[in-house]
Amino acid sequence: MKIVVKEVELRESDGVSSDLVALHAAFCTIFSSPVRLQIMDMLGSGEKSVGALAEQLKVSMANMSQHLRLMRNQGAVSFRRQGKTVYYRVANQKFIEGIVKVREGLIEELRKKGEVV
Amino acid sequence: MKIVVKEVELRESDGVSSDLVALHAAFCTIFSSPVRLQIMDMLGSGEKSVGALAEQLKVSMANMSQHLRLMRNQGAVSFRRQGKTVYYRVANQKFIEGIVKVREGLIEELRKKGEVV
DNA sequence: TGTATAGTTGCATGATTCTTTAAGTATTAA
DNA sequence: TTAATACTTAAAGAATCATGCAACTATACA
Repeated sequence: MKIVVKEVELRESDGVSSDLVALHAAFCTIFSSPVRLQIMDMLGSGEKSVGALAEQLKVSMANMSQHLRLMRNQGAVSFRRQGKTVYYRVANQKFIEGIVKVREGLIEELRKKGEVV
Repeated sequence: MKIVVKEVELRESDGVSSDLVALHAAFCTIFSSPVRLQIMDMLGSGEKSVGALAEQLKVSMANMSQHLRLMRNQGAVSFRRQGKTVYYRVANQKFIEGIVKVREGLIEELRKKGEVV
């Protein structure tokens, strides 16, 4: 059995755990875009349609769809279709908790440096 | 007062909070590299010298230094010099907690999909 | 069947990031 | 002051990522 994520190949036989780091890093590219970070924020409070996300974040539907595909591929979100509308949701609430923790740390550090946040 | 992070310019007057997202996203690029993720892991258990990090993670000293500079610039780590040796530490423990949360979520999801993790 | 709505995908191309190499700085000690 | 250790930095080419545009698919409904 073979899992391919980004250019990293994992084989069960060499213990996937050792490559969890590569998987985790690839996953975190999700968070390195303001749009995707805001998608996670929005989905944190419940599922949203592609159109609603695109409108709120002021990006084209096509662009939103590209971001969502990436997030889907990394397992950050899942979706369901209802009629013409596709609704996305976060795959695991811990992703949101992690994002929030990091943001809290960031705000603490900015305050220490005297920035208004 | 002006804070410049990546190409994003923040001015106190336009309310930094609204741009916290951009800052947060730029910060998260830290986590999108396996080497940097492992640096965070290693520093989670206490400060380490550049040489020790480079040796353990099997990268050149120069490359390690580049990674650390990035992390420094983003405020993820800080450092002190003692003699010839420079020791790095995480700037805020919440960064570690966030990383761990996300990893936990990831492991949960992989298990759900039947992957051995 | 035809049309509209909602979303996805492929492709080009411009921006960003990564890694290596070579040269530079800081500290210590002979 | 010279040499060695520990680290930093600059520059360049390769790899990766982002965005817009055009074309495509899926569903609903007239």
